[in-house]
Amino acid sequence: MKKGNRITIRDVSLMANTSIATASRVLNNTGYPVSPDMKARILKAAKDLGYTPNMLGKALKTGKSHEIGVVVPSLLNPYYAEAVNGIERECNARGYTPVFCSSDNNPEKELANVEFLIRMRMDGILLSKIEYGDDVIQRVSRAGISTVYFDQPVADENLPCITYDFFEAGRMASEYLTSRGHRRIAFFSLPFDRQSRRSRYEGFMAGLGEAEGYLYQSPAENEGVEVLSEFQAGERLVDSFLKDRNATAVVAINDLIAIGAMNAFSKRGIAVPSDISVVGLDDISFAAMSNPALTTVKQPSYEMGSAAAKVLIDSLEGVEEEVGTVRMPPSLVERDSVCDLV
Amino acid sequence: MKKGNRITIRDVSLMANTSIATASRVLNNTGYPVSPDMKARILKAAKDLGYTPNMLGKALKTGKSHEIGVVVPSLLNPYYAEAVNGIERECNARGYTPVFCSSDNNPEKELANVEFLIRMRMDGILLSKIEYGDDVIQRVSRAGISTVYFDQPVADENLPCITYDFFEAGRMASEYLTSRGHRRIAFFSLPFDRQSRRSRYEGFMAGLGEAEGYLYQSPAENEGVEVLSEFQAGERLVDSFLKDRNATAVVAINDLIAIGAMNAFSKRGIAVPSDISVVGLDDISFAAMSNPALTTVKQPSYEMGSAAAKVLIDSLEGVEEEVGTVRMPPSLVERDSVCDLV
DNA sequence: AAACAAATAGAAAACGTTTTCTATCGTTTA
DNA sequence: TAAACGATAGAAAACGTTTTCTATTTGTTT
Repeated sequence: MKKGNRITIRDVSLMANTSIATASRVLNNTGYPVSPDMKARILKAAKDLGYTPNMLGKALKTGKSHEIGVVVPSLLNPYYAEAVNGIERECNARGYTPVFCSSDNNPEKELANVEFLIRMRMDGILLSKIEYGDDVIQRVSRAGISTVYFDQPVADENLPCITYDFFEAGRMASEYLTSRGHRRIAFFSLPFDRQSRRSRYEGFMAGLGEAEGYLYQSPAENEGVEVLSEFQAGERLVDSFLKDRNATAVVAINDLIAIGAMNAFSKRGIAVPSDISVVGLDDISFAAMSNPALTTVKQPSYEMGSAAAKVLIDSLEGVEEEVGTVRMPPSLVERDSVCDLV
Repeated sequence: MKKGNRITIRDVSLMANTSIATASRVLNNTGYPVSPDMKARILKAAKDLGYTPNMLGKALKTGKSHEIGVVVPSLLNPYYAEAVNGIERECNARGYTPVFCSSDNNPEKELANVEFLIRMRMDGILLSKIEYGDDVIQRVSRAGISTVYFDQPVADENLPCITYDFFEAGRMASEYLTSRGHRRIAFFSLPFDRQSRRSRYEGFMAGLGEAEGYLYQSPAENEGVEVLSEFQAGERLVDSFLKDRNATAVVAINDLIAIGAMNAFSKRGIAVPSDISVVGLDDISFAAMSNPALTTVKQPSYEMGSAAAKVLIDSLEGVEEEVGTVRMPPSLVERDSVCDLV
């Protein structure tokens, strides 16, 4: 009830009739020798008083906060939500606490988030960069704070970065469709302002073989409820697509767009997959829940998140392994949104 | 590059050739009078050195960390993701940083999270309790830390709590269906281990009027990827439902279940809404993205989150208003998953 | 029996801040 | 012209920890 009159280690030492030093030693059970009697007294006092150590004091003294700052473009987007989940799991397992910030797909906010995390003296930072620019990278490097990048690749391949083989993912999508007999395939995209998107498109083109590829690209995203706006982008892309309609299948740059497109097709009386096939990219959990269930190229963001956290914590604990950029391989998940072209 | 040799306010004062005290005063621009010349020198020194204040020292001294701990059952569930988004927005706008923890629908983990947040000396806690028990409540009250509950109601109506009128939401759903001519309505539920679920069901029953209600309840949830498991619960409920099939419409206890059910119906050749109508509860953003788009009772969790954060911060800043439990009203969102029964 | 090592304990310095005292000025005020 | 005041500045005491020194014992080895 009463606020602020917290119990400190001093109170514990007083009650146990000993010094602060000894109390600290017992409470942190460092190996330092202390008589069993004294030990018992201190433990009892701590329990009786309901002592809770003040992590601020501890962190200030030791220089380790055991907190890890995490910046993602959005907490609403299931793709990042799953990555965040992986990060949280790994951090908790290793005794660290993640502090999540979302940059709202906004480079300035991203930088502000990073500044904040530095001020808070996070032990390390997990950063899902939006753009290819180097300002944020320079900032963290100047601050000398351990940082692991994830999701988007960074220019310097020596920086620790857990990302995907986006090119290969795009390639798998179009190759899969050609292997099912499709010869004219559309690509539904957002603007190419991210490396991942460019790579996916390049991969898509590479996987076409002798098939024809058509690019449909939505204009710059409006800020706002991101998930919905991507979904709606998928719907709008369907409209431009239907003007010419010179493809039998579409690959969408992510699952949200794919699901939006499927719904728009269905609303306009075009059946998926019998009239048109759709392949997504990502395999967010909602891909399995769409109607029809979405065939997609899996890039498991949960695993990416936990891998990034693992690399960072390893480096914090001195297990330094000089990872550099690692690209996780994609895999194809067949569901019900593609049909064979005979 | 080099680690750990951080610039402190002491370095700034040394370079500006003044005392720490004065440096602190101008850096925090408190009103304290200081000569313009000196001020300029200090500011310049800070900039030249790239000084970044250590929030740990500051927090330790002032007793305010400006951090708010947040506990939710899951960060993956869009319902909570949206609430978290509202919390983050409000906190940022007011100069606070939220620290998110997920309890994984596990009471022990929930308590552990709370213990952790207390140790970290959060200024306040935002808590979305899972169960009706009082242990966590006692813990925070003993620690004397300002806490605002949200989502699930708490027993003591005097505690600040931002929740919904779950009963009314359930009532609106069934009343809406009866108003469209439905006379036999099923309720697809998860176990009644949360107040919100019980209330929704009670409201559902109350809104039936002279219509008939049928309860289908899924067994205890398995832990795991929560979102998927709820979706699958929706699918399984469809199977038990189809054994008797004595209703023309179903109300689902949440949108995830509703979407799972719609997909399962559709897979089994039963068309929504022409063969069966479905109404959800929550209005998560995916409700607008289902196929067909889900008619549902909106309980905007984004607003709930930001309201809870607002109440907490107000109380931290001494604007205390003695809120107690506030129940936000639901509203009906008509989309395409219900059809009139003539 | 002397010497040394280990066990046990506390005092005090440090971590990076903020803030309360003092202290020194010029300038007013009476 | 003395007293009082506002402006300006710094020393030093906190905040709650951990950890390095010392300082005692006690036990063990020669």
